Amino acid sequence: MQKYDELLVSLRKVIRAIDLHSKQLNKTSGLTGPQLLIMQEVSQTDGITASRIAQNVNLSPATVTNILDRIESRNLVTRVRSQMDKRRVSLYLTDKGKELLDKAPQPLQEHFIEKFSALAEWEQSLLLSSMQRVAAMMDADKLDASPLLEVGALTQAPKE
Amino acid sequence: MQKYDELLVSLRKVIRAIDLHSKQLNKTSGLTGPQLLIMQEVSQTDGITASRIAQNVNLSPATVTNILDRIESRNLVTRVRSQMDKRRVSLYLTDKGKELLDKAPQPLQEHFIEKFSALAEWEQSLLLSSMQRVAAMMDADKLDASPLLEVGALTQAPKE
DNA sequence: TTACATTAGTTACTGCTCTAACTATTAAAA
DNA sequence: TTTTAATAGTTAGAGCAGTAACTAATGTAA
Repeated sequence: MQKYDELLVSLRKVIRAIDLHSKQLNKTSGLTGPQLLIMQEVSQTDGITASRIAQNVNLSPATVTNILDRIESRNLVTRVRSQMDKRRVSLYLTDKGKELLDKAPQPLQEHFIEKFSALAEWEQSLLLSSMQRVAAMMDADKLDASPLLEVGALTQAPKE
Repeated sequence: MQKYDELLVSLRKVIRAIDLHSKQLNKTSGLTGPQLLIMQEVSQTDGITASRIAQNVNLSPATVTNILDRIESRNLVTRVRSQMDKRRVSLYLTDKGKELLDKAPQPLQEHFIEKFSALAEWEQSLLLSSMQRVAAMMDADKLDASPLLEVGALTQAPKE
């Protein structure tokens, strides 16, 4: 087995851990990671459009529609067709949505951060530089990072 | 910005790059990343079971079944129910599957493999162990029970 | 004004992923 | 031996993610 194969397996483990975290979040708070992310967008910008969300969180419009369908059917957000431009749909949190969002836990990989922060400075640097190196070798450093995998980090990201 | 934030950003970039590669792979070779990964497992260990694959590539049994359904319906692999232990199903590549697998590129960007392979042995080990460490830190409360049961059986799949 | 292009959003379809519940079989315990 | 537990695999049901094709509305150009 080549080392790069093993690397792929490790990556799969990481991906899986993040996914499982999202599912766990759904159990405890009633919102998955992506749902939480989109609701945070709506909360931040009342009346935001779906396409704007798609841009902000780097998802396809179809995916945003998909997730909006789900949270709208649970009365967490409302869609309002704009009268100015009838193509547009403005989004608003319902009271129920606001309440749920308030109570939702931080979807961060708290466990990871805890462990990582406990490492010595040089160890942190080593892991970081390793990851950055892998990203660079995949030319991934040219891509936008998908924010969906880790909601917390995004909410802390600089606003434009 | 904390080091863990930077690390998570790099990680997301890597994951996204892999996802995009998988979709590209499907277009060009007719196999997605996960499909290719599983076929490689079967190729590597003739007669391997689904559960062993699930362990090796860190996917749930249900996911493996799902992907196997897809590639079996395309006559790329065959399922053979074991006579020794009728719970088990052994997996084999068909000629068509072997042929497709031969022609398929690696599940990670060749670009990456090229660069990675060019590294010194100790550098490869460093990157791999770093990734494994991140995976372990995210794995959190994963029980990962009964590693002792598997140790002896790792090298070869049971014949039927 | 008519024709074409663009934009916003949705729908249809496909694939990956999980958990939970289920069948069948085998192993272990009482 | 009978009962109980564990194992292997599948199925059902859900969510996320994408592309492509579509409707509807708006903008632009001939």
